[in-house]
Amino acid sequence: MNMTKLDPHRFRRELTVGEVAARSGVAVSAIHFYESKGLIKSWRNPGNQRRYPREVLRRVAVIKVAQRVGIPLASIREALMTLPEGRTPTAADWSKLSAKWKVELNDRIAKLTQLRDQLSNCIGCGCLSLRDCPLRNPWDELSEQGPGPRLLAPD
Amino acid sequence: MNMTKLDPHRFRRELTVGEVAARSGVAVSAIHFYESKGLIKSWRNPGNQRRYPREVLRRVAVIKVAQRVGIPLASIREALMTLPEGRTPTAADWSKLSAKWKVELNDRIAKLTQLRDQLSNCIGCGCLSLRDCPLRNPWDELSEQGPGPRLLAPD
DNA sequence: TCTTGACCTCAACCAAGATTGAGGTTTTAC
DNA sequence: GTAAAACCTCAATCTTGGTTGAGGTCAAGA
Repeated sequence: MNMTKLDPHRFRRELTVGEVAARSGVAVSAIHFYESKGLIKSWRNPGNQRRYPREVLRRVAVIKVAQRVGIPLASIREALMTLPEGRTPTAADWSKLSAKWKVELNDRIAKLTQLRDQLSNCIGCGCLSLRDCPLRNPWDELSEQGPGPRLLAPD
Repeated sequence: MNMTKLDPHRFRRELTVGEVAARSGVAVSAIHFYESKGLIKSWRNPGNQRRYPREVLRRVAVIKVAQRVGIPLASIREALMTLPEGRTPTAADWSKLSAKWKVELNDRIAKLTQLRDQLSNCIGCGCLSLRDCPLRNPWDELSEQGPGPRLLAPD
């Protein structure tokens, strides 16, 4: 009695798009969209329906995490393309991605922290109203002296 | 010899859209756009050209700062609408805005920091590959147990 | 005066990140 | 065996935050 092949209540290697959507918390349309953008891949069953490896759940989770960090899909795609083609990615493979994004996260945190501290100063000085307020300087009275609004958290 | 009225090299109370653009570091089209969205206001000269109070520079500076924090224009507009209508906003008026946004900034920083720390853990544990990885749990094996991807930095 | 640059309006377009709908097929469940 | 649920494709639409361009007016300086 081999039940593993078709019984949907047992572990199955492949997932339908709806299952991926349900388990990843992403809309089916978003899954299609990610696939159209090359972030994930599927094969088709005889009826032309998409089938995904379970690994796709990890990918989608990673996509969502990266998006929270503010990384655009195109960059996420780049990063995911560094994963191995033939084999299921290992812990070490995923680690590389995480490490890269951690750096970006740290950058972002640093910029926001800087911004917050400047905002604090401005609350103390009567925000944006005094000549030496760091949030105000580059754009108002002193605009002639600089190349533009580049003092704060430049991209 | 009263030169203060028309001499453009002297201090003038009102600014043209081009001056606002140059001094704020924002494109003329963006100024128009902000005005169309109700974030700033102008009056018209006899030739139908926009004229701005100098105060608009502060507004634009504030808009740009808030955007860096990640606040959408609609919310910035809401916040700016709390400023007094008739009079030029005081330091205290601006302080209130800053204080509000500082809270949002702190939230954002906290969320990103949490995310970073979880990412660090995942690097240690072989990111996203183990059952107890906080970045993986809610969306994969354990998806049946929760209401969705809400464990991490929920909005 | 007259030219040039700055300004006007309005509509179209762009990018990202999707969602929605139409029209049709496949799978699943009873 | 049949109906409902899930799936398919493709095009259109949406939101945010703008930019670009066409066609025309206004203002400042030589």
